[in-house]
Amino acid sequence: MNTERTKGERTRAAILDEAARLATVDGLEGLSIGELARATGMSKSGLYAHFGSKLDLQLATIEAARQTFVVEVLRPALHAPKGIERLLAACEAFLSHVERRVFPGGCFFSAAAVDVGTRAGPVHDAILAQRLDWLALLERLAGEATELGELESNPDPAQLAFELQALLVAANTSFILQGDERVFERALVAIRERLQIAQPAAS
Amino acid sequence: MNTERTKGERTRAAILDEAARLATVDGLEGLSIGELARATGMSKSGLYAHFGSKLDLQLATIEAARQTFVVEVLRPALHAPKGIERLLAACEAFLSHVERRVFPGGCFFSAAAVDVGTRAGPVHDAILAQRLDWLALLERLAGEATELGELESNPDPAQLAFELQALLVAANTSFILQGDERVFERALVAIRERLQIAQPAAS
DNA sequence: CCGCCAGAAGCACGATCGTTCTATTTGACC
DNA sequence: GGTCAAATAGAACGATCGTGCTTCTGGCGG
Repeated sequence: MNTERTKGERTRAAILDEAARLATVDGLEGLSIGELARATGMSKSGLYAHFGSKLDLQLATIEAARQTFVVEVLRPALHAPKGIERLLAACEAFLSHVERRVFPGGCFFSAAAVDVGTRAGPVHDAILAQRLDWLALLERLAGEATELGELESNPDPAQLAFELQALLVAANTSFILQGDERVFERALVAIRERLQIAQPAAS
Repeated sequence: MNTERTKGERTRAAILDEAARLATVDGLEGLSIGELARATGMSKSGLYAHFGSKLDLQLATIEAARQTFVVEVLRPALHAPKGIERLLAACEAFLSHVERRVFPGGCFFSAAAVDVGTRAGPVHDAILAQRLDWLALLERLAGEATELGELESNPDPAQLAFELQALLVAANTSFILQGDERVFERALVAIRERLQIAQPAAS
């Protein structure tokens, strides 16, 4: 399963995996070294030796979460054919990874965005960068669909990306807060209708 | 300004006001007694005497935030004429209270919903109840607009409320994270178009 | 088979956490 | 204005926080 080289790299990866999961429950700031040590069965100092500081741990955790997001959401979405299908596939893959509880507290970046939203610093910047990347991807997929003539250019891709992202995150929050999986269908209904409206008349 | 009776009630209200503001920055869980004491210029124990426990403080803070929300969002919205105008007014009032930074970290309940989303308990329940109340209000306003013939019944009011709420919270998050106030216009554009589409043909 | 060194543990530090107890100040009422 | 309760402060508690330093250990190269 683990193909890393040294033992240190393997345990480090395992720690970060657990850290990303815990961060969606306790928040990226609320995550503590002691709790993470308990969860991984290590000593505080043994764990801490892998990261020079808590800031370093947080940044590494964000990077680990990003890789998980790539595998669980981006990769599957990019298998769909280019155009409106791929855009829809990205939305479905996002909702799926929330429903499958890839992270126990739902979307890692949505959770992190809230509790680092107000404090400036490297962690804030890293989370913001990931968010912008994701929005840019949605925008790019929408733009591709427009170029293929599958979408009108009326709502510009950036506006469409904003609206889709809003629905995705709303479903995430509702699901985590209430545990009601019907919100996924509710979000998909809204997304499909939104895309249908934006399609050229000939359809 | 303060019309409460005893001095204790006045300081208690002032504490809760500050607590609600701080909670949007540090999170409802991350808010600490020491920090709150420093912010209010009181001693930890003097402050703590007003609340038997941190749980009690959190619940009281939620109630204080609810009252602020009523004054800053609900009250102004209900001044608009019943129907689609009032529904739109509610959305605008929400966005306005975020932009005016009534709470420094944006919508109190959006912030709280995320960091108590995963832990069961009284705090979780209280936040969830407020969220459901707000969604129910949007749904009621949408229903009233439908009854007045200003909206089709095609997207049922609950679905419409979900979509509007998604756009509102997305604007809140974007604004807090990036400080870009153009997201408010972006959200309003989406909301207006969403409502327009749902209007009967004769318009 | 041995020695070495990365990796993990143990322990301790100052600070802060929520909480409780006691002492002191303050404000309201007769 | 004096009295008594209410309001606030001070100090301390055990626990946990992030962070160092020192010690042990076990697996890999010679």
